[in-house]
Amino acid sequence: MKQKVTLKQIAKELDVSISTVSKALKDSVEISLDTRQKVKAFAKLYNYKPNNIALSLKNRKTKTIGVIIPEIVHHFFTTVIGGVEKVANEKGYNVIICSSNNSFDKEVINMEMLASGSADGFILSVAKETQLKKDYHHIEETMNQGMPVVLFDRIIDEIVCDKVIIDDAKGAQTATNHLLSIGCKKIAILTTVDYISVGKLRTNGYLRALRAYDIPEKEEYILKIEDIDNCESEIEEFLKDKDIDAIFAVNELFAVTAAKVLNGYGKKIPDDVAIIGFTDGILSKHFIPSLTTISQHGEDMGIRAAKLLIDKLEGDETMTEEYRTVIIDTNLIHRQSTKKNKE
Amino acid sequence: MKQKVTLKQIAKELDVSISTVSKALKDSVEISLDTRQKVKAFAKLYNYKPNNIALSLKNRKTKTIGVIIPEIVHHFFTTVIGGVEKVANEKGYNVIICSSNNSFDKEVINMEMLASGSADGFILSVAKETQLKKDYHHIEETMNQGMPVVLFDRIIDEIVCDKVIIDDAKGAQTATNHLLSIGCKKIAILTTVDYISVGKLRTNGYLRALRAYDIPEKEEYILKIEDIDNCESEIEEFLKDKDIDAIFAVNELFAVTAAKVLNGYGKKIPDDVAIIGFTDGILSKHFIPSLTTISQHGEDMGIRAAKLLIDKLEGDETMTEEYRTVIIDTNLIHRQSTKKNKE
DNA sequence: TTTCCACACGCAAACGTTTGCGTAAGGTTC
DNA sequence: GAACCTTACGCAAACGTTTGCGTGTGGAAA
Repeated sequence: MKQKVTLKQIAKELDVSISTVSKALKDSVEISLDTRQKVKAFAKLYNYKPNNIALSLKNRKTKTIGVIIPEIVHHFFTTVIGGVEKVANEKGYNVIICSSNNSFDKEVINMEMLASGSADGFILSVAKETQLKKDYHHIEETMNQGMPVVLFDRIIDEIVCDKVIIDDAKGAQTATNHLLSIGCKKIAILTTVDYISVGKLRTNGYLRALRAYDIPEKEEYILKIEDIDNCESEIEEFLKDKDIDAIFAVNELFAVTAAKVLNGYGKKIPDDVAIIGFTDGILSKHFIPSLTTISQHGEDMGIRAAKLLIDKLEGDETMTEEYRTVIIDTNLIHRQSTKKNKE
Repeated sequence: MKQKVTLKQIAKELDVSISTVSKALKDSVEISLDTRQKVKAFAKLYNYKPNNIALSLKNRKTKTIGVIIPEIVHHFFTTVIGGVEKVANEKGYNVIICSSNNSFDKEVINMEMLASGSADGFILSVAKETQLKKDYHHIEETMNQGMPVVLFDRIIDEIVCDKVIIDDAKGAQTATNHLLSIGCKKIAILTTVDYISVGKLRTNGYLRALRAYDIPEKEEYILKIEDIDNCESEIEEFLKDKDIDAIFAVNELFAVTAAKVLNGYGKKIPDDVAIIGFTDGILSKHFIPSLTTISQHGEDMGIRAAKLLIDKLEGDETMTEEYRTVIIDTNLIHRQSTKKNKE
């Protein structure tokens, strides 16, 4: 078992100094051609690779981006990560992914862990618990220590930093408008409780669209779901005997769950009830009927977030104080779940 | 902007030596109680956190597990990661996730990158391209350098190391048996090309089940798909006018695609054709009809893999030469897509 | 007063790099 | 033969830790 070979070992073997080896590998003119070749041949033979840890320590940077997301088993977040990886790899950065599991404590721990030497900056979507607690000290401390942070999707208005979001309200409005435009009048919304920033925004967009069409908002058309993973019974209850002709769901799961419940109640989609979702994930694409939805372009978000972060990481000090908020376009993806026959 | 505070700065501020600070923080009896308290108070005030990089360099270990998977936007792999994270966090390890994107080159690059100081060991599912190329030098080199590797799911028989797999053949056999047991006779299989290890194994299991029932295997019932992401046209072609009463699909996507195609052909599921899938993902759960499937227990795989790796990492030298292969149980999840009326 | 022993602390090496600067050996110039 | 310049290399510091060992100071014992 040959252990990792270091400069020191090469130096000893070749009977030169460590610095000579280091310089030779870098093709420094300080070193004679002869020695350079000898060293390089030897290094290649023993498959020498500089130790990243030592380099990080020396350079005071790790060339690593820390990504913290609320859930790892989640299609949207993984598409974002895909985008981050793309840019990061192009620019020679490594990516460390940690999941907070929607726990505030785990978010703090992960952040502190990565902040103490493992990453140069962060791309972060905050945990549900963090949004509830409104405790952002860990993020602020990280930024105070000079590490840039880019927030995405579930952002925090109070924190001043780069952000990448979609216009959730506008997307929701577009969705609702689409339902209105195909003739729906009694539109229900399945959304999350208000402390989830994106949920609240989407609710607002829904309300805005109704107002623009002069349709009064009805309390009974709005369901705010707390426990996302066990939404079925709530939705079942809510939809029972309800006189509606369309549903706007703020995520995929709510949309397909509603579809299933309606199926059970003998309603046809889209003829009896049209459904529109949010997030263009696997479910929307493959469900029958396929679901019209608002695409969030997760990969683009990741790309933009990574670019913002790397800009800040590599920019000079002057631009450090300039923060940007990038708003990614959403767009409506027409599918079967809103194709009314009367169309 | 207060920069990260180091031992050196604390030492200077308090006018003691670095080692005194270090020892004081560790509550060493060498240091007077008075000094200890002073140092600790100061450290707390300035939120001192030891620099992981420096620690890694000193200890020659990073307390980090490298996970390399073929795709990040993939439900099964993310569940495995979930399991890894669970164990890793419990045992004080960090997790770095990289995706090879099914590219051999990216797998090699990621591995070398992490191997040169960033991780102590690997949990790996190899890229499609790697399986095709049969070039495993990067894995072998990593192991030669003393870094343990645990392979999971898409493993490589030729490499001797810890492994975590499911019994793919047995799972496939169970699936096929189930179809047979509900009275199906003309069972098609949608599988991958043979160089994908798990695909081949599942195909074998299917054949074994048929043989056990004395049903001759028919070439025309077998579809080996190369391009997974564009399987629809192939499946459509394959299923056209085919006289079958059941389909075994080796993954979710094939299963739902087949279901959609059959829908288009006016066939009812499960009455005309029963369908069984592999992997218990989001699609299977939420599709209508919900899909009977073989659960792979991704999270368990992750948990076991992480345990194997950490055992090796923390075990003494003697056990280093002992390799285990853990086989995770699969189980059949009954859902609607195989509920024949005649049952 | 001398000797000895705790006590409380600092020194220095080590982990693996990089790099500015110092310097010995050899050659060139006058 | 002296002065100087190249060439080719080594030294040492630095990044932030940990830790075995050496040591100065003070007090107590003799």
